Amino acid sequence: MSLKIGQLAKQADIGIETIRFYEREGLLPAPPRSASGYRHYAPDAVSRLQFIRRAKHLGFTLAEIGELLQLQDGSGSRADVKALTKRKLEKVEQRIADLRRMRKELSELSGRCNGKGPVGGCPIIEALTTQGERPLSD
Amino acid sequence: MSLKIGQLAKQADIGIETIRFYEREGLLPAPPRSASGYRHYAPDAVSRLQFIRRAKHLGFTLAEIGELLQLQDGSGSRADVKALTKRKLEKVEQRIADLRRMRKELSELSGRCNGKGPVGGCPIIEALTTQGERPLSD
DNA sequence: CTTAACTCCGTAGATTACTGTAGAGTTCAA
DNA sequence: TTGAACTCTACAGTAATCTACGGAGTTAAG
Repeated sequence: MSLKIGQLAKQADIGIETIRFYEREGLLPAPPRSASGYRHYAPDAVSRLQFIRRAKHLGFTLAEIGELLQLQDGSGSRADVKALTKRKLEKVEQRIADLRRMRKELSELSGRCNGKGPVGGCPIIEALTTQGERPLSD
Repeated sequence: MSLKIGQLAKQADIGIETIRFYEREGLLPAPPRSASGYRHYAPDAVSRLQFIRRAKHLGFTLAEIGELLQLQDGSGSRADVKALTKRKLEKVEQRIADLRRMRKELSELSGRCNGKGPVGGCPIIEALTTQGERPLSD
């Protein structure tokens, strides 16, 4: 029992083009082909696509997912997987910190502007125009 | 007193190519040219570039910065500026929420794996492979 | 005057993750 | 057998934000 690409796409709830794209990117092994060139997938290709989806949902990039899959495909240890996960966790935390800084500044600016009157003198615009001679780099 | 593009780039600490790019994108007004076609900037172009930098630092996209600059350039009210800021704040908060979910899941996974042994049976891989028959969409 | 440094333009490439198109061949059910 | 639906490849396009390159003209210092 094998799946043609359209059936796989339906079962994994993902576009056909995306499947071929993942194959080109090395995330999905190239499946055997019929005489006429049609791809024929084993049913477990569905799990692999779901793996990709779940990893994406956790914030992994396709490149990182590729690494995870490679590890899974034999070349890795559990420590490798854990290390990759921790590195991703750190990136996520960094990103959260950045966004928190933005949130703080945005909400301060927002609070400082009463929303009435012309743009001239608007504290938000003022702040962006003149303020913040940055001590550190961007 | 006017600046050539290289001087402006230096003063604003930004690449020459980026300045031309911003001009193409409509973020910087096209400056007057010398007879030979060189751009000549008024000194306040520096502030404008800094405005862009600060707004980027707050998380505004170039498109949004374009809107802010248009408002500043006359067409807007303070309410418009505040509305834009609040919308951005909401987007930032949404993004933080997403990242927090990722962080939670990643740290749970990370904690569940002791980092010893082969990939087979690794709780992280297991979770990605089999778990989480998602009730909601991605 | 020479020459290094600067500037011009238009276009292409990098990144990430797809999405779509054209044109041709294949499969399957009626 | 016909025709709809499916699949193939290769390539172009999208969004966002730059960054680089080639080839030619310009400016400024010595």
